Amino acid sequence: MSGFELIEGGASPIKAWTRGVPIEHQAMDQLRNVASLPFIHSHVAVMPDVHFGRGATVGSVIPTRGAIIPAAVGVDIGCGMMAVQTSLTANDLPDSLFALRREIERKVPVGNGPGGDFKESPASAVSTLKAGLAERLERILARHPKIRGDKLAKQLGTLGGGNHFIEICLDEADRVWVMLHSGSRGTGNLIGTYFISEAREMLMKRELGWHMPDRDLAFFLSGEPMFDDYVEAVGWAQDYAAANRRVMMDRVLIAMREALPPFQLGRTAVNCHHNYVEQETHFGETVWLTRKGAVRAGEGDLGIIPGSMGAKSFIVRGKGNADSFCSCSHGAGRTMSRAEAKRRFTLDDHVAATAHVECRKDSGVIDETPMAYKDIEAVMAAQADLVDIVHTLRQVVCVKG
DNA sequence: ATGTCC
Repeated sequence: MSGFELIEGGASPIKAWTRGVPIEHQAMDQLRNVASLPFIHSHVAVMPDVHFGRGATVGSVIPTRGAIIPAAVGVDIGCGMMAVQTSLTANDLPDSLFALRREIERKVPVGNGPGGDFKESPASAVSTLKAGLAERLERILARHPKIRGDKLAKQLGTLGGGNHFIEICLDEADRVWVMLHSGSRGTGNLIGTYFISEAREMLMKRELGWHMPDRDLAFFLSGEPMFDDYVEAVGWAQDYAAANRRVMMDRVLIAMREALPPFQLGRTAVNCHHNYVEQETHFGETVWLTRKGAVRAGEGDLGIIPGSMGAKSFIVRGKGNADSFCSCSHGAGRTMSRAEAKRRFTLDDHVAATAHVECRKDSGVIDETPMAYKDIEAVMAAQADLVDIVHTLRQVVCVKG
């Protein structure tokens, strides 16, 4: 059952695609706070994977007129997904996928800390930086020296940690896909952290004629120098994140060419953000649209909705639903905090839930176990009016940081 | 999410 539920009462309404999926009361309070801001354009849209998040609710779409909320975008600026189809099928994969997983881990640094960075940047990263990314960051750093750019080159093409992953998947016709999830790494994090803190300092000096419900919703206003600087920096981090995914995909494909029979890339390749802000036109007005854990689903747009480590993932095509600001969910959505998942589930539970996947099965990934996430089928059913399913993928290898 | 902690 899809379609939105209308929640009224704030300055702006909330339209929530949450039929048949739980919505935490903590997340609801957060959404009401966002909807009370005077610069919301039309309404706030809520995706079925909604859950409480730092700054703003994960799974929300926030249109702002003449203002931008850096904490709504968050620190994982440009985080998103990339997927490519290959000409390989399940029959081309070896019985044991362990060696393939190890080969990918050799080609792509994973995890946080020094081991998660390249010792030496690969050629694809160097040429990507030379094509303009490095120079653009220098211009930003010249005005904002508190942001450090020294991780730039050694992290372009690296995975990171948390819920970031690389997967080898099979679609409904047993065709092999590569899918990965990552963002703008340390540099994007520094940019986000810096501007969030600047917005907070400015908030303390503002004289508002209205009630600010949450200091995490501190904003820049169009016309302020910081507004323009944030737009430039967040745009840079989003481009860096997309480039990070492309360089990483190149590296994964190199690993696959070493471990598997020769193959070609299929027609379908998708690279989409699900944590970002950009200008878009909705209901006749050009506004700033923040998708926090949401994917653009304009008519014909391809997107990626991954399930958890053991669940299905989906390549989707947007229907251009205006009330959702042409958006869809970015995944299944957590049902519990990482801490709660670690309390609730044992390593045996996790091993049983991921029996069909070549992946890490140690206590360090219990917070990412499938049971800590919503049922992806229910999440897809709740957004049937936002996207069509083009491909259904099941993972056979999952690499995590 | 993150050179994750002042």
